[in-house]
Amino acid sequence: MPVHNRDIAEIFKKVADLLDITGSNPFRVRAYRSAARTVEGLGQSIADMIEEEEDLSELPGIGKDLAEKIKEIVDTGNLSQLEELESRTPGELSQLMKIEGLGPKRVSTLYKQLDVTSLKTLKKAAEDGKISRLEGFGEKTQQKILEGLQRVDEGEKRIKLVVAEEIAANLLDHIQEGKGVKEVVVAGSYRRRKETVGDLDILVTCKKGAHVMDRFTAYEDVNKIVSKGKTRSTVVLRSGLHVDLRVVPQVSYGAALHYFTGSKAHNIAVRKLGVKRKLKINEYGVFKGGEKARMAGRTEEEVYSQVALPYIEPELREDWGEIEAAQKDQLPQLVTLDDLRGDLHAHTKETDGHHTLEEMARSARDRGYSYLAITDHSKRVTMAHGMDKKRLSKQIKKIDRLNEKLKGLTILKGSEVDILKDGSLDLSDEILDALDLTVCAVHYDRKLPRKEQTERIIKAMDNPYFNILAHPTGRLIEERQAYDVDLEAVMKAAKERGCFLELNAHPDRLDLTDRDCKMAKDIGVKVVVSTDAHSITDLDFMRFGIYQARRGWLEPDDILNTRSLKQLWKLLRRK
DNA sequence: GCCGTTTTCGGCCCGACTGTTTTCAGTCG
Repeated sequence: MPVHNRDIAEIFKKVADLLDITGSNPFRVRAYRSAARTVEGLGQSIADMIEEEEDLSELPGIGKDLAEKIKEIVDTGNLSQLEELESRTPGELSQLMKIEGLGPKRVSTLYKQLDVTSLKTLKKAAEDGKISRLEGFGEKTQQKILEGLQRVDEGEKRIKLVVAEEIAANLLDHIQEGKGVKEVVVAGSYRRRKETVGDLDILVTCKKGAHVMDRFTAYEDVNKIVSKGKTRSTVVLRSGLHVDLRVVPQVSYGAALHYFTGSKAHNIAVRKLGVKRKLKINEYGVFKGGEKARMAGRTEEEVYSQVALPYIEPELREDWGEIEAAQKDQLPQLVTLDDLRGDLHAHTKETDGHHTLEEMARSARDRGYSYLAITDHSKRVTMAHGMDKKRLSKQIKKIDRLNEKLKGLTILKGSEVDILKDGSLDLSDEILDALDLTVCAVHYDRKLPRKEQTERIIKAMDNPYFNILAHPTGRLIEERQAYDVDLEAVMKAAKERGCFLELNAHPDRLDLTDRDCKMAKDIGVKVVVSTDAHSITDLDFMRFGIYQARRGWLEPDDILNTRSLKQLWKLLRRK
């Protein structure tokens, strides 16, 4: 069984939890957590790195000791240290840390005093009223634990960015109307444009925070007030979404925005740079030594410049190497929506879309594109009324006619061709030859074992008419897992053959992930950002694709559909 | 356990809020 980076990270996180609960040196605990993050965010397989005899202790936060432990995990599938820890402390205690309000100290107390070892025994102890009688605990804490257990039961879901945007817009309007309010902005993972957000972090600048807090907690959609202070409050909306509000004075706006945007790991890295320069960086500004005078803080640029860094775009702030890149002046010039010349994946009424060829084309032209590929489904996808050779030939002629009269936009003749189980394509070479491009995708037999799934896709790419691998992992965010496939192998195969990978911009898909995008960049395979639009309004999904691409460090040159039509044609011709 | 224009030891990001306290530990972001 190959050991994935995620497996290694999970083991390190568990070790960290158990060490934490047993009261180990907190910095040692932190070292394991930080190593877990490094491993998770690597973008290349650790197992492969070991095979290629790369020095793991070169990685940030990983020294000689942890490098050895990673090797042990890759070799044996587990870590003797963890087994040893679990023989002394129940491994499930690590689960208890996930309950809101329970940290290592309280979990340890619950274990020692009440013999709580699992979520089940925790629930029993709370229901029996035993927890409230413990020293340092009380009625409220016990109640909070029961509520926390409930949430774990329900399976805490993150919400998609597109949904968060709608919720945020209304709430922002409400806060903006408050007296004396200046800036109102959503920070956190929302501003970093993560595909899903766990909560909303709103930053407000205002002289008197108390007014804002009253207005915030009185918002009609608030279900529960978790905490309320002068500068910070937390509520839960009826949708279950947690919202944090932070109020700071205008002079601290940049520092607070930086602090509140995160990620936490990025902030820590920046603050560490501050420490080296004897600077204290917090949400109110940048301060020298023990002095009270603020050196910077009005803008984010000011904060960065105090630690000799250029401005870093929010999408990059994950501590995935952006600090090092910034220090070397090698930050990527991230792609923007304006860089795109067209959309290369769209459907019409002919299969499962809602608009006609002409409606889609005109709508794409209105968005300033110079080309749009129509890629309706192929016959195997019967649910979507997929097209056979005959119907596709008809559509091709229709597109030719429309192209003659349409000004300013070229419709490209395409097809979303199903990749069959054996790796062959769902349409004959004869008809594929009449197209400008193909967008090929797996729709069925998603459960194939990893090796077979990978071989199936790579075999499909051997067909010279294969251009773009659409939604490469088939996942639906928070709904359906990706199928098991060796994406690294697929990307390398695509590069060798002159194929491309789609970044599907639909907010339910965003397939590739941010990390996948970064891997594509590292491997050198070009990415196509496409909407998979089934209607004219769907064409607006492009911005979600761009957010994701930016999170994956992609620059205009890394993306196929930033090319002019002429260049595009050249790149699509494999033979 | 990591790391080093503080370099092989002694540091390790910083502040707000809650609950259970009577001055603060624990947790969170």
